[in-house]
Amino acid sequence: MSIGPSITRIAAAIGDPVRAEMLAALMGGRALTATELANCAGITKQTGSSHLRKLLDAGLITVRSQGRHRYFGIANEDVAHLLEQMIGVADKTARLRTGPKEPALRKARVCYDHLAGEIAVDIYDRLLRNELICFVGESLTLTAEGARWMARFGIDVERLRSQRRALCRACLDWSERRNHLAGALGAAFLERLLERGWVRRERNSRLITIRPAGEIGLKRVLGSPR
Amino acid sequence: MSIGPSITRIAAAIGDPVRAEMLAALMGGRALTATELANCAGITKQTGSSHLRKLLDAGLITVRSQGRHRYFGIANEDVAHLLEQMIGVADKTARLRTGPKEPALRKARVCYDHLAGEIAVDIYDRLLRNELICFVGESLTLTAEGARWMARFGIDVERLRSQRRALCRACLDWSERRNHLAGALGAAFLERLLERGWVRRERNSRLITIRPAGEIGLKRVLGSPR
DNA sequence: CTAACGGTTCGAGCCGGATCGAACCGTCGA
DNA sequence: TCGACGGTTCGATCCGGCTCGAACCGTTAG
Repeated sequence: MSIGPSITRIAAAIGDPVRAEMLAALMGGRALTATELANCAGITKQTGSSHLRKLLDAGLITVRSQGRHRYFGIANEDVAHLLEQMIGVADKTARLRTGPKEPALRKARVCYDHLAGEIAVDIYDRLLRNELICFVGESLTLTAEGARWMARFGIDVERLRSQRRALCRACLDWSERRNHLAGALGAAFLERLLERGWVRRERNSRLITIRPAGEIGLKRVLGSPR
Repeated sequence: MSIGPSITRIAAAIGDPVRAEMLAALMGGRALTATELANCAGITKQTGSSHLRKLLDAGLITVRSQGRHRYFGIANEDVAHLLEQMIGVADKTARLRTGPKEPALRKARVCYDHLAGEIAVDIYDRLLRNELICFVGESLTLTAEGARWMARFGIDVERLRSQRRALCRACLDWSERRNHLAGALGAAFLERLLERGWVRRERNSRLITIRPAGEIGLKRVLGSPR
């Protein structure tokens, strides 16, 4: 009758150092192969394979077989969000003893498939202030003006709407404790920033760096932050 | 450099059947003693004591000593929210193999210190529709009319405002996948519902049942749902 | 003061699961 | 066709941590 066992399944799956490391690597948004994941966790591929099976059983990741490779990735947005929340709680309770670390990650990072961190919160604020997105009741929606804006920015909004996935979602940022943009639009927005060369993702990491062109460009299309 | 270890700390602390059961019991919102928690997890108090220390070390729970008793409770709203999210993910991945369980919990339950479930989402919608709460930018706020309404309902809003805790917060309901009211106001609202005898909490459970007076009363003060 | 009770600490036992070597399967390239 | 490579399975080993009995400390009640 109790809900204890159900959360044990999930938490125990995450709560192993090796598996946590694998999930952290996958939070970078890139699909990785079994060997890559084993390497970045510092174990042999046999052991890695067993861990990956556990993560699959728990429903936390998915696989896509491609030739002789198997690409693993975070299962869905809910799992990604759960992991972000967990980092938030961990960070908050650890701060007391260790002190803040990784300020660069606070500035900008990938959260599964969209942008997170200080920059992401700033962008979200400006989208809201310019009435390109707004709350209708409790759900975040793209305004008509917002749709035109996104089209000018190079995003095919109609294609996104046809996906089963929600177009806009507000996602609580653990480092900023404020919302940023998620959902299909959030993912497309990040993709476009990368294509334009406004931001760059670091190799094998969740870290995102903003390039000068991005600083200038964002200011031009969205106005100054604050 | 990686964030793996930090989430391991948290997830491993939750990912033990006994500790998960304890946390689930504490999600009922009541502070419980070490022996009570040991009993509801089905272990001896020595073992329980060790588990409780681990949960304390992880920062997931807090203690308050009172005479020869020690009362344990969920550390804060973030932890409660994390656990709810985890239930949501667990539920979603398990549904495929087990099927939905506990429909009563979906109807109404306690989420740490405020109301959750179908009823809570309904109430939230009606508060929003009547413009008693609204989004200002991204943060949920109580309107002037809402403050008067709450006062009539028997809630001392000024006292709540003076707390360090946020007055209104939107909390994503795992069973409904829509928002409900959290924060100091959410807690006070539930308290008032209990005082009025509109709802009742089941002993040793997160379950909340709506009494006839509550059905009628809520309809009178907030209008019909939908 | 003493007994009862709530809670923690210590120590020993035990079990689950993480780990890796070795063998095996399937795909790709030559 | 054969060898190289990515990945999984099996089996043996080993270690961490969960568990409880026993002893101990502090508080409360009589």
